[in-house]
Amino acid sequence: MAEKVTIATVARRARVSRQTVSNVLNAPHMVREETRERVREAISALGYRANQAARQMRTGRSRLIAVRIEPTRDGVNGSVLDRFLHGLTEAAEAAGYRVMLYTAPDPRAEIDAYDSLLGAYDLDAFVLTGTEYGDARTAWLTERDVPFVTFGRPWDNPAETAPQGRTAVPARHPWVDVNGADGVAQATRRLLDTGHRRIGFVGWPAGSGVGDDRRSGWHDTLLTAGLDPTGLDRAAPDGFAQGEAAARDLLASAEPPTAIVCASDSLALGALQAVGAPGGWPAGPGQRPEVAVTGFDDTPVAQAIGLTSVSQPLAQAAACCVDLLADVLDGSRRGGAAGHRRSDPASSGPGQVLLRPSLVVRQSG
Amino acid sequence: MAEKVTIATVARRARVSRQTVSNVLNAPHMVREETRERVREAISALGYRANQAARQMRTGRSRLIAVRIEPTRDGVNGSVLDRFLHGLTEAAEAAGYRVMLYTAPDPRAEIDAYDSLLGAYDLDAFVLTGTEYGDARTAWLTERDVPFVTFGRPWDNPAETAPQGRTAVPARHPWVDVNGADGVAQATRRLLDTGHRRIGFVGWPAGSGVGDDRRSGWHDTLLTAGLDPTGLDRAAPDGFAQGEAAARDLLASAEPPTAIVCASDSLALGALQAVGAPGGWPAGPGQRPEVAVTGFDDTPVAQAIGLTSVSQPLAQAAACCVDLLADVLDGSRRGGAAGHRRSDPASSGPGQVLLRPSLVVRQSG
DNA sequence: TACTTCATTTGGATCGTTCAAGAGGGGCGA
DNA sequence: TCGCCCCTCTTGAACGATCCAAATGAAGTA
Repeated sequence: MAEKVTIATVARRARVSRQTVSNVLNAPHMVREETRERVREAISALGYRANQAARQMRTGRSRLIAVRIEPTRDGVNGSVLDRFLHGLTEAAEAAGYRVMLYTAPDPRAEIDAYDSLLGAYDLDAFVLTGTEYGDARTAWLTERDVPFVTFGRPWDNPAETAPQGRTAVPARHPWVDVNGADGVAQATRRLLDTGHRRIGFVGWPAGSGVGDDRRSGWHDTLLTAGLDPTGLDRAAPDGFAQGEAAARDLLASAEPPTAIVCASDSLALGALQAVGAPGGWPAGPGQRPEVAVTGFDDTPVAQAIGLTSVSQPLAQAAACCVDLLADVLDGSRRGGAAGHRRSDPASSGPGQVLLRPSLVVRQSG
Repeated sequence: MAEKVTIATVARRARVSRQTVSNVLNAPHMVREETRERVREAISALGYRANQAARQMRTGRSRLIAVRIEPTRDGVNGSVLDRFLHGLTEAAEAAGYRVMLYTAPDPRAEIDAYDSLLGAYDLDAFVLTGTEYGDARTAWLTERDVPFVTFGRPWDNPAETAPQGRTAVPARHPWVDVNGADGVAQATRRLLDTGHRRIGFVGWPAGSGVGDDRRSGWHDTLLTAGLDPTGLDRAAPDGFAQGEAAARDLLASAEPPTAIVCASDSLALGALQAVGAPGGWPAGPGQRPEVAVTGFDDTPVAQAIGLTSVSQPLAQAAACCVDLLADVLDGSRRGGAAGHRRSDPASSGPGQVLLRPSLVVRQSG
C-alpha cells in the first residue's frame, strides 16, 4: 500500500508550502498561474484527495446532506422516494456533496435526530420530504439557522398564499414542489380534448394540502371549460379498495361520468377495477375501457398495466433541491446569498421552485 | 446559542482529564466506577456528543457505511431497495453507524466511486446489493481489504456450492441473501396442499442466479411430491406483457395447469391477466380466479390487488448485513474476529446468512 | 534612495479527539 | 523497607486540513 498522501506530500513535490496547495484547491485565484499548474500536476500525479474529516474539523462544514428515509410507503405509491433519492444523490455528487440517510419513527424523534446529526456529524443541511400541517421540524430548523429545503410546499403557512403575512407567521424557507393541480389539469384537459364531457374525480378527503391541490386542478379545468363539476367528485382515503368503492359510487349516479381522474395510482387502480373493462383487465391495445381512467405518480404499476398517469419530474426536483441548498450553503459561507438565482420558467420566486409534471398517456384513457 | 461542548468541557466539569472522558466513552472498564458515573453525569448534563470528524481524523474510522442507490428499478419490483435501505439505516443507527449513498452508472464507475469515497471520507464499509456474475467490485474490494457485505449470494463462485473449491476461486466474503428456492417451494407446496396437481411456473430465462434458484424451488417441490414438471415451465424476461404471454402459452397447452407460480410480481400480474378472472379483476373476496397465481416480492401492487406472493424479510436482511459488518469492523479493530458468531437456524456458515422468506396468502390463490 | 502598494507565498496555531507514555498511590511478596 | 505490579488517571503529541498574521519580492511613486 502506498504511503498516505496528504497536503504536505503534495506541497513537497510541488515545492511550495501547504497553504499554497490549500489555496489552489479553495481559492485558486490567489495563486499565480504557473504555481497553480505545478500544484495541480503534483495533485494528480500523487492521486491526492483532501481528507474530509480534517477539512470538516477545521471549517465546521461536512459537505454532507441528510435525508430521512421513511418507514414504508403506503400502497402502490412506493418507489417515488426511491427515485427522488437517486436524483438527489446524483445531483449532490455533482455539486460536491454526499447524502446521508436517517430514520425517525415520528416527528419528535426526527428532531432528536437532527440534534444528534448536527452534533456528531456537523451536517450541512437537511432535505425534508413531505411537509405537514404545522410542521414542527421546519420551525426547529429555522430557529437554529440550519439550512434545509423541503420537497413539498409549506401548506400550513398562510403567508405563502397571501404575501402580506402576519408577523407570527414562520419564516419562509426554500422549497421545491411539483404542481399537482397542473398535472391533474393536464389529464383533465386531455380528456376534454378527446371528447369527454362528464369527467369525474376521485381524490383524498379535503384537508390535505397535496390532495386539495390536485382536486383543484380538475375542478378549475372543468369550470374553465364551462362545465359543472357538481356531483362528479368523490373523496376516499388512498387505497385500491377505496378507489374502487368511490368509482363505483360515481358510476352509479344518475348521470355517470365517461372518464375518471384520480389523485393517485392506487385510487386509479381501484377505479379501473370498478370500470370493469370488457374482457378483464384493460391492458392489451384496443382493449380501451369504456370509461377512461387516469392516475397520478406514474408508478411502475401504471407503466405495467397501461394506466395513463401524471409523472412527477423527480430527478429534476431533486436537482433543484440541491441547487437551492448549494445557494444557501455557499451564500452563508462566502457572505451574502447574492449568487445567481434560478430563473426557470417554472420557478416562482427566490428559493422556491414549482415544477410542472407531465402526462404519460397510455391505453387506459 | 450555547458554547460548543467538547471533551474538554466535560472534563472540566467532571474534574478529570480529557483522556479519562475519552476512556469512559471508549473503554469504560479502565475507569473507576465512581469517576465513570461523575463523567457520565457531566456528559448528559452538558449534552455532549463526540465530534465524529475529530474522532475520525485520529482513528481513521468514520462509522460510515456506503450503499449504492440504483438508477431506476425495473417494472413493478421497485420499492424493494427502498425497504432494504430503510432497514439498513435503522440497523446501522442502532449499531452506531450511518448510511451514506452513492451512485454509479456502471461497474467501472462504481469502482472509481469506491476509491473516491475511501480517499475522501474514509468509509468503513460497503454494502453491495445485487451480485453479478464475475463481479469486479467484490474482487477490487477484497484485494484492498475493504470490509463489505453483499445482499445476494456470489453466484459466480463454484466454491460456494462445492466447498472444496479450487485455488483460483476468489476469497469468500460475507453475504446475506434470501432463499428464493424456499420461497417458491412454500408457494408450490401450499398449492399442492389446496389440491392442485398441475402447477406451472413462469420464470426468467435460465442463466440468472436468482432466477434459476427460484425455478429450482418449484421444480424440486413437484418432484418431491411425485409429480412431473415436464412441460409446465415457461421462461420470459421480467415484465407484465411477458408474463401474460408466457401464462397464455401455458394455458393453451394440452394439459393446462390449474395454478401458476411466478418468479416475480410483474410476471404474476401478467399471468393474472392471462388467467382472466371472472368478472374482471380478481380482487373482491370470493372472486377467486379459477387458475391460482402467486408472485414473488410482495410488492405494494400485490398487496393492493390481493395477489398471493412471497415476502422477503428485507428489514431482517438489512439487519444481518449490519451485524456482519459490525463483526468485521470490530474484529479488525480489536484484533481477531473471534466475537460471537451468528447461530441463527437460518444461518449457513460464518459470515454468510441465508434467510427464509414467507408466503403471504391472498385471494389470488 | 526610501517608501508604499500589491500580489503571492509562508510558518505557526488551531479544530476535537485518541494514542503513547508516564505519574502517583496502594497492595503484596521478598 | 524495598521493589514491583496493577489500577487509575494525567500530560503532551499527533491526525490533516484551514485560518491568520506576517514575510517576501517586485513594481510603482515620491
